[in-house]
This record gives sequence, structure tokens and C-alpha cells, in this order.
Amino acid sequence: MTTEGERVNSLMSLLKRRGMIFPAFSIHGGVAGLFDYGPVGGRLLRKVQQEWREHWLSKGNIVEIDSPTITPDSVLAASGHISAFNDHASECNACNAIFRSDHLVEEFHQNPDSLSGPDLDAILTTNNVACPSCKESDWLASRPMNLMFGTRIGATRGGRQAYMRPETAQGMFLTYPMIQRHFRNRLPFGAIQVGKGYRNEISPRQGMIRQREFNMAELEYFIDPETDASHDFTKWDGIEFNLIPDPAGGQQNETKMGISAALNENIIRHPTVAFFMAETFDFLINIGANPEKIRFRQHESDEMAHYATDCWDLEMLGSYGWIECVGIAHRGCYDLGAHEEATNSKELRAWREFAEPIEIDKEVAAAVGAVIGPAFRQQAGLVTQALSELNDLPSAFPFDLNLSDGTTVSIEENMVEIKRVQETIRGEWFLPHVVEPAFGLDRIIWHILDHGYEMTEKEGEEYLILHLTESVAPYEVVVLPLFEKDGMDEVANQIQRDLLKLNGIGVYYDGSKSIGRRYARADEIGVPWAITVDHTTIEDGTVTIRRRDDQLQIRISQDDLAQHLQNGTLGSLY
RNA sequence: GCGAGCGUAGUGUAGCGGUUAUCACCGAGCGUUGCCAACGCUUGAACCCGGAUUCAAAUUCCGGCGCUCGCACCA
Repeated sequence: MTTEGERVNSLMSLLKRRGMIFPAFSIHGGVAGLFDYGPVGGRLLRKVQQEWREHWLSKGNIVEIDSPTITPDSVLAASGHISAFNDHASECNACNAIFRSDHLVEEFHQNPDSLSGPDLDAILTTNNVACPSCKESDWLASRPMNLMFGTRIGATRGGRQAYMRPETAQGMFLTYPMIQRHFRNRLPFGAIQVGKGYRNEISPRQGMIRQREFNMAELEYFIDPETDASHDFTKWDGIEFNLIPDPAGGQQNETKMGISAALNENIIRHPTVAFFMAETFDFLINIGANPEKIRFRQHESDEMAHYATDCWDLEMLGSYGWIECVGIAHRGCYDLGAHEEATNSKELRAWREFAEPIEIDKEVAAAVGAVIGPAFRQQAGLVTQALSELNDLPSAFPFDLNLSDGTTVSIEENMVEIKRVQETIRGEWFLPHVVEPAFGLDRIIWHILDHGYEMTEKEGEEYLILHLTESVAPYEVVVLPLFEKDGMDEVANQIQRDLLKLNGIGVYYDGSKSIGRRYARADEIGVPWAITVDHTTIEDGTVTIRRRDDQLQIRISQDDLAQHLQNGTLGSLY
């Protein structure tokens, strides 16, 4: 019986020993929260990223973009990250406990998030706020703790403040105009980005679960909130999802439920959110996650960002317990709206054509600038505005006009020109809503390694196997000469060269040490197929194929091997 | 950030004032072997970093860095 802790250590040793994933910069002492993907892990990461890309790009209305990681501060100020990631911490002088300062002063201030350090300290002192831990009221000066890595753009003095992006999402929001143009302005559409994100964590823990630089993959899906968002869920008929709904919705506990049932009962509040939950589930199953170890947990109302209307975490069960690996959030129009407000850009909106165009045919009193100007001087602008907002035209002159500054002026006949305005309003500009599935790839990779990790025994010896699916296995196949003599090594080398010509197939050669040992090494990095070249190969060209998961071997010709490998149908031969 | 424990070959470890730093797996080479970590021979590889105490430090002390756990923070 191994404990979870032993299992984690055993897996981490394996990952390091076999060049998968290991702490970075270790010969310089190491840096917490930074990891290398090695010669084997690099392939794993790339394949997971590629599976993820294909999963979404194959929907047809989703494109991939790639944005800079260095981001000027104004972008992150608009998105809310600078205030959200610039919290202050206060330390209790009596017991050394640390708390977020804004949380401590919550009941004494409306918007503590906006306060400066000295303001926070003043509130702590004047209100004698007690330490939640030891009840004393003896606070050290608060310190800012910025979770973003800062940098400056420009090599000389001065320059512009910038940060390493804490998420990739801003790239999709800021390139929205180009994405919209690409799709000929037709919602819904989405954009994905795979790349690094950075958070200067106070104390990274739990191996590669919380890192300072990490691989993210995010999708922003833009929809018209007034268009019917229903999806076809028949694909998931019969699949039960593990759901933990927000207790505020009435449902208390974890339940198993079909995706459309959850939607019909309004547990999932939006069809597009439900759709992406189900698609995300499919993606994880495709790369080998265990469906029993996946659940969705709905954010409680007070946990949710204020602009979000529904938010679900996908959690995966592994040696660290249930860990959030994907967040699927309905973000409303918050992000596009925030950038619009910060920049006054008119490009972040979508056009919605009305079913029936609105015909306008009315008479208006247009201001005659040449008269209004000299007559009202500073107030001329207000007068012009008030005239344009006039709904009922005056029946006679002069008439009184109320201005927005509270004063009333008298309008003479020569000050206005009665005009007939005819126009057709065919639609309106609006801020699209966004559904955002955000994936932490390193966490997902950890969990598929964890789910696939088998510690077993073979003839009394510990035997380790990584059961990775072919879609993400770092190498699809290894070629092994039974012995490196009698021409078997030349044939094996030739087979490796031939198989490497196949698209997307990773092949390595191993001729070192006994055949059993080489099978064992391949099992440890999750190679699903081992090709062995033996004496029969020299005679008739056939090779044996060993399946990792049950170690069964069959013999086929080299041509068939190439065919089946390329088509991914080797399993059908068994 | 605080507190506790820990840091020895690629991995897992023994040693806890004086050893040529233990053992196993591991890796490389050669030989043998007709398919699942075989065997034999040869060989490779470590005391986290810096300072102090001492005739002598992997071992004791101090500082740093890192790891694990708890608290806090974070998702």
C-alpha cells in the first residue's frame, strides 16, 4: 500500500529520471515555481497543445492568434489586473500572521480595494482592527504584494511600465477587431491562444500545480446575448457529468447529471457555457484523463467576479486531491467594455441587424449656428443640444427651452430651421458577450500523468508504466533490435528512418542493454508500441509489435506496420 | 511571509566530528544470451551555496537558496 505522498514522489522521480519534467535551474540552486520540460516532456507538452488546438479549430468558427507576453500597464489597468493583483498585506506584530489588508478593513470602508497603503494602515489603527488569528491589534505597516512580474519597455532611462501577462486572454480581446473582420462580422466566433502566463506567486507549492511561469490555453468565444444560444447536446446523451452546483441554486451536493438536464433545470445557466463544459470534458477524455476523476464545480455567487453570470471550475482528482484545471466562465461584456471605456475605441462592438428596420420620419428644429452662437455665447452648445433632443416641436415662437444646466432660454423663430429628417436604422452596435474556457495545461498534464501512472510488480520487482494515450504519448513507437548483430541493428535503423517519414509519428531507437530492460524503459515514458527486429525479420521482413498496456505481441509486415501506424489502427490487429 | 522538518551520484538512500563517503537501482562500453529491468567484466557519477568553530566538518553553529508540511496567500 503506497500513500499518496509516496506516489507523488515516485512519479516525480520518474519524470525527472526520464527527462520529462523537472525543477528548472537546479544547478544554480533552483527557483521555486519554475520547471523544465525535458527531451521527453517537451514532446508531451507539444502534443497536448496540439490536441487542444485541433479540438477547437475543428469547430470551424474558431481561429488561433498569438500575442506578446510583455504587456503595457494600461492594458492591465483596463482589464482590472493591476488593482486585482496589487493587493496590500498586513502582518500582525504579535503573531506574525499575514492577511490581505483590504479584507481586514472591509467593514470600515466601502471600497477597500481602492485604498493606498497608508490609508489602509490608518483604518487598521483608528478602528483597532483585531487580528483574526490572535485577537491582538498590533499591525506592521502594510506592504504591496504585486503578483505580476513587472518590467520596463525601453532599454534606457524612462520607458514605459509593463508586466508579463498574467493570462493570455487580453490578447483575444485586443485583437477582437481583426478577428471580427476575419469572420465577416458574423457572430458567434472564437479565438484561441496557447502560451505562457506569469504570476509571481508568494509561495508556489504542490509541485507543478502552482507555478510562476506556466502554460495556458484560453478560448474566448464571442456571442450575441440576444440571439438564441441553443446547442445540439445529443452527442452527450447518456453521459453523466459530476456536478457540484452553487448551493444558492438549491442543489446542495455533488450530483451526476446529463448536460442537457443540468441546463433544463437551470443548474447550468447558459447553453453556451454548457456546450463548452461538455466539449472540455471530451477534450480531456481524448488525451487520456479518467472521466471518474473529473468534476465541475460551480462558483458560488460571492466567489464569482462581479461581472460573471455563471462560472464553473473543472477539477481533476489526483495525488493532491481535487485541483482546478479549467475555468469556464460567462464573462458578460466586461472585458470588451473595459477596454472600450479605457480607450474610447469604437472597434470592440458587433453589429446587430434589426429584424425590421426602424424607419424615422420626423420634423426637427435644427439650430442655426450663425444666430445661436452670437445670441447665447457659452451656452450655445447646450442650446444646440437641447434643441436636438426636443421631441415635440413648438407650435409657436418664441418658446422656452430648458437647458441641461437648469436654466431656461427663449428661442426665436430665426434661431431654428424646421427640417424633415428621414432615415432608416437597420441595426445597432453592441458589446458581444464572452464565454471563456481557460485551461492550465501544466495542471492537466500533471493529471494525465497521474491518472496514467501505474505502480505494479513484475517478478517481485517494482515495475512502472505510464499509460498515456497515443494522442499525447511523447513517442508513438520505439524500434528495438533484439541484438545489435547479424544485421538486426541495420534493419532496425532503417525501420526507424522509414517510420520517421510518416506524418506526426515520433520514433526512437534503443539498442542498449537487454530487450526486457528496453521494454521497461519504454513503458516508463508511456510509449504505446514497441517494434522488435529479430532473426525472422532478417528472413521475411516481418517485425513483432508489443502493446504497452498488456505486453501482447503480434507479428506483421513492415508495410502493414507503416499503414496502421499512420492511421492509428494498430490496436485493431489485436 | 511565519513556524517545523529536510537537502549526500541520474534516482532512492547509508553515514551524523577523523572512512578511499555505503548500498541498490541507473547510465556507458565489451562479452554471453532466440523477446520482457538476465548474467559476467570494465567503467561513469554525489556531500545545495557561503561563512564560522575545530588539528580535522557531509556530520556542529550562523546566513542564504531550495524542497515538504502547517498557517497565511493564491486558483
